[in-house]
Amino acid sequence: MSYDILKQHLKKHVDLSTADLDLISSYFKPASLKKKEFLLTQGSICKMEGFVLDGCFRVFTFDKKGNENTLYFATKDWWLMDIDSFMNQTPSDLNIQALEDSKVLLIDRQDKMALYELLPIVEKLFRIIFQKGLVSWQRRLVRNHSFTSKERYFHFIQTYPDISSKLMDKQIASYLGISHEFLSKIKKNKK
Amino acid sequence: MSYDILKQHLKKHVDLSTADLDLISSYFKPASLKKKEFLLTQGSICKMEGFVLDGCFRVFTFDKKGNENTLYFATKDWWLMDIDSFMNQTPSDLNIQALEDSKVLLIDRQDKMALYELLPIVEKLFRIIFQKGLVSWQRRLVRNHSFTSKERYFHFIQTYPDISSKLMDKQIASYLGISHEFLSKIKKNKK
DNA sequence: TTCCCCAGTTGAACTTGTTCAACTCTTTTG
DNA sequence: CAAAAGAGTTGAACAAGTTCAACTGGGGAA
Repeated sequence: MSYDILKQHLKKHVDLSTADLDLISSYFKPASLKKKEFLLTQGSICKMEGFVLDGCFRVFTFDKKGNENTLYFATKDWWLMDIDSFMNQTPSDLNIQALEDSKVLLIDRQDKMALYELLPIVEKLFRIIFQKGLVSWQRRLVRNHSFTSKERYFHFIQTYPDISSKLMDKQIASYLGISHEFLSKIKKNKK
Repeated sequence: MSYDILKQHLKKHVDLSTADLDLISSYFKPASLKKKEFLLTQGSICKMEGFVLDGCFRVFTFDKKGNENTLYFATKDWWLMDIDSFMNQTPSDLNIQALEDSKVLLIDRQDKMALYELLPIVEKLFRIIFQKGLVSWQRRLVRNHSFTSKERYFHFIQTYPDISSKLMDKQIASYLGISHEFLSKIKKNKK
């Protein structure tokens, strides 16, 4: 049953009863996306928060110069959303695109709010999820400042071997914040 | 009364009753730090979460090469902590230092946990605080990738004129992730 | 007050990373 | 299957940013 992946994920953060897990899960609806399909596009409002069951997504933004900037990749067990747009119903800065045929569980804003109201432990759950997320964004910033591009590249492929093997070098480069030509030269000089 | 600053801050995120605000505030103890004094040093365990009432702090880390890397500056209304170290009682990667004589409100881990238990709305409060924090870390990463150093510098001083005016250029450079010599050249060429 | 330390500036040489253009090799797509 | 589009590589010229060293000036401590 596909909801088991979600339930296992939630239990990692907070101790939840079976009844609670069932209730939370019941608010999420399964959906499938084909390769290259978008769950969210820049400028539109983020209506859904997603949890990846299978497949792979890229969360990215186009900057003023038209360059793509990848915030993160999401495979099984990762969340997908533009938090700001989802919570405040403002136009999103982000694009969320499936890199391969994928399965997700979705919850809309009203249901998420209802869930927060209905089950206070969900507040704790997401307090902890966001708290952990914040820590990893801080660490990523420090790495960006203190590592060279080469070090960042090898850190990435060593930390996420399963994700990086699915990706094109172009996509990895936009995650690392370097040009794909330069990534090609990094790979040539030390591999 | 110094607790008013905290109360006003909390009310911005969640609608709290006077009784709740009083109760939450009662868990925080005032403390003063002299210029250059540390609230936390790398390697030690973060025992206190802080809220700045007055003054200015720098949150930074030393990387392997011994370079300082500034995560953020905190003036009035900002939180101070190493979330990871505070929650999991693991050795901290961060240093938190007062840049001038400062006043803070502190809460220790046990009291924070007790507060979460006692008043479920505190979970919502910090869920929202962390959620907003996450959004700003994401935006900072995108700026780091899509802006040049010059653009990042002017964005910083325009966004935080009150903070940046208190800082030495060396500290701003370590926040931007560039050498202080190069910052000096940026300021010369376009001011 | 004096001394010294430290922040900031500047220049020169160097390293890192970008841009553009040409080429190859797969992968889609009609 | 053929054509076209996209992913990766390479080189050369360039731009961005670092490093090191020397110098300047101001502020704090004795």
